[in-house]
Amino acid sequence: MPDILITRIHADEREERRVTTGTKAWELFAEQPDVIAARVAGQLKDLAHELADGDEVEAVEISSQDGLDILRHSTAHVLAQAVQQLFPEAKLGIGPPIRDGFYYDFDVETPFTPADLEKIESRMRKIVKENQRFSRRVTTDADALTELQDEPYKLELIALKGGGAAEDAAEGASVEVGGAELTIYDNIGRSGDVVWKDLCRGPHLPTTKRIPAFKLMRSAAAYWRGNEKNKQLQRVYGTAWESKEALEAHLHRLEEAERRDHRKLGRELDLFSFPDEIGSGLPVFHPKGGVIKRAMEDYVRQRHVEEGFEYVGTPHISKEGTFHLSGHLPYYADGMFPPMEFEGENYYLKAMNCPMHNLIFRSRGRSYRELPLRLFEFGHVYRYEKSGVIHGLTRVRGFAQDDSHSYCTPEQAPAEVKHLLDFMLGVLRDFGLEDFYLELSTRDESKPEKFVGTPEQWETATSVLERVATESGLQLVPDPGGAAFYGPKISIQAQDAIGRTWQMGTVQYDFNQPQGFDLTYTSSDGSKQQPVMIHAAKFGSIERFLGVLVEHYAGAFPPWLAPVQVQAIPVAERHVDYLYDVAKRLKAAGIRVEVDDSDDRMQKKIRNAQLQKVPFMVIVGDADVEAGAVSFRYRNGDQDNGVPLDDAIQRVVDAVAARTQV
RNA sequence: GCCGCCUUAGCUCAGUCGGUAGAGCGAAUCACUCGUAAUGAUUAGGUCGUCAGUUCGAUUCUGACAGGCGGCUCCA
Repeated sequence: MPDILITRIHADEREERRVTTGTKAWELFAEQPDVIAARVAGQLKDLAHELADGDEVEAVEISSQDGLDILRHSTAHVLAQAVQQLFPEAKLGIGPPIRDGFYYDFDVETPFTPADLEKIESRMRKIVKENQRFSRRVTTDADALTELQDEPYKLELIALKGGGAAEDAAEGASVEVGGAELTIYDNIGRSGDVVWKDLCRGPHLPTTKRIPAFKLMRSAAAYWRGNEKNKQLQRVYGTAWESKEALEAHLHRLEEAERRDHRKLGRELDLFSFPDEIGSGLPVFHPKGGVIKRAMEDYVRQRHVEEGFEYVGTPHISKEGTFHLSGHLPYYADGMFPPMEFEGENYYLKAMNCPMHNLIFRSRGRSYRELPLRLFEFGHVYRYEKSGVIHGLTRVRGFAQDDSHSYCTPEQAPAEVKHLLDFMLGVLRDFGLEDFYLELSTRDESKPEKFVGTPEQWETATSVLERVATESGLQLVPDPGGAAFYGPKISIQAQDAIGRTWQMGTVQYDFNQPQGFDLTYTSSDGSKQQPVMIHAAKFGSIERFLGVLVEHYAGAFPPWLAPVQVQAIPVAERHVDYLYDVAKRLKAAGIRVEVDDSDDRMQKKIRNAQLQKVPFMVIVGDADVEAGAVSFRYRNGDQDNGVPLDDAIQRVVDAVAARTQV
């Protein structure tokens, strides 16, 4: 039998080997059970893939990102098999891996109940135990159409692939039909029979027993191919990991996220609420939440002024003409509350602040010498959000943007965009967020009716944003079709303390509204010119950012943001007067301090302050009074006893001024 | 908006296979004054989300609506 020469790559080791023709990838990694697939010539392949002369064969370990994707995809197949065994009438949608797990969509008469999920999961465990082999088989469109005639959604995918539209078929659909050739994976049971099969690009684990740990999470409806005009399928979500420990760790992370949920902490810390009487998605801030909100606003207002912005104020409603000029009514009416009619006019709640700022710009003649003119306010906007999307403070119907509009010449625009981006990142860093990436949202070429302006205008605007975003050195992710109707945007995605990303501020380039409002300035040669305007919200929305900060800090805010910075706790009743004197001095230094003079025991007062996540507990007993000192207790339980009063006050004041965490 | 689930005291939850409800925490009052995460006792607090229907009788069953939760779609 003739030999072939291949290169085996595992971890960082490369090794040339001469093997016999017909050797399969698994034979190179037979001693490494963690290797579940191979990358051959850059392509992921099953371990059953037959090697060719000259192939470079790289091990794919189950714990690598590719390995996890394969594991999760294979687990999705097991899910689908279990569902079809238990519900033979279920038709298959798609079943791709996703971040931390997988899903599979099914068309079934009645939605799955939690009890169904338990049954499905135990059937899956049975399939895993059966150690079925995943076996790849190349087929043709014609054969597949016959073989899968009972699977209407698969037929649709094959047809779409024929049209070259596999990538457009649906997010995740490429795992089914994305390959160069059409393949079906057979699941082969112990007896050698095909027990189940699915249209699939692969690759897969060698066998079902190689699934170390999985769990079904929930079921929910999802539109077929992500389009709300299509039928809703039942989607089952699951997660799968390279080990039981990794699965446990994942479930633990979910618990941690739940513990940090700003809706829960907002209630527990008495920060805000959503009274039904007011309406869905309309928060009220309680005194303690109000303190945080004010601290955020005061700081960001000060920073705007330092960066050359001028603070303005505008009303919440306007006659409809304003929103015709801005393009909101023709292009954004669905996002606005319906009008209220009086005195023969329609008034709308504003969904954006830009039209108002444009009117300030237009209130008198403007000179090129004034540009860039930067108008800024905390503008309260109201948007009609569909009932199903409201979510705590991160998705509401009424919110304040720290919104600015920079009016500048087209030549000034790139520098202004850069200025705004740097400013924004600086502000977010001041609030303790460190990891960012950018998203560039552009217009959807196929839906010109949703966007104003000419392709050339969009081209110019997009290239300015793209250039500045690229120069920032941050990762830039494209978001085709995500632009506002009036122009493209860069949005900042920030990662919080446990690695979740949130969309924060945006910078948007707008050539449309200056035209709609007929904004002009007089240039140095005396001619009238049209400015461009750059929209920027740094937090995005104050409400959302506050919600994100609650989760980022798990409610344990740094002192400068904490609603109560110092909780003063007497050891016994006789120490209360001394503490009131201490509190008086702290208040004089601008510190938010409360004295707990309730009849609770001291231990209970400490517990309460701990649960309220107050950064400094100042505890005073006989020894402290005698020494003219106080004792600190921190949230982590650390103590610092007998600190002289002046030093103690300075310590608190310094931590607030430096905006550090304690 | 669509699909599923949920809604009992301020909060977290138990309970009633249809006969108008209970705990812990919280609140108020009283006693206790204590050195680093819960002192004890007493009291108050609910038209069981809203409105209809079925029933002798509905918090419980049915429907509609509102609000919430998990997704989808959409977004700051």
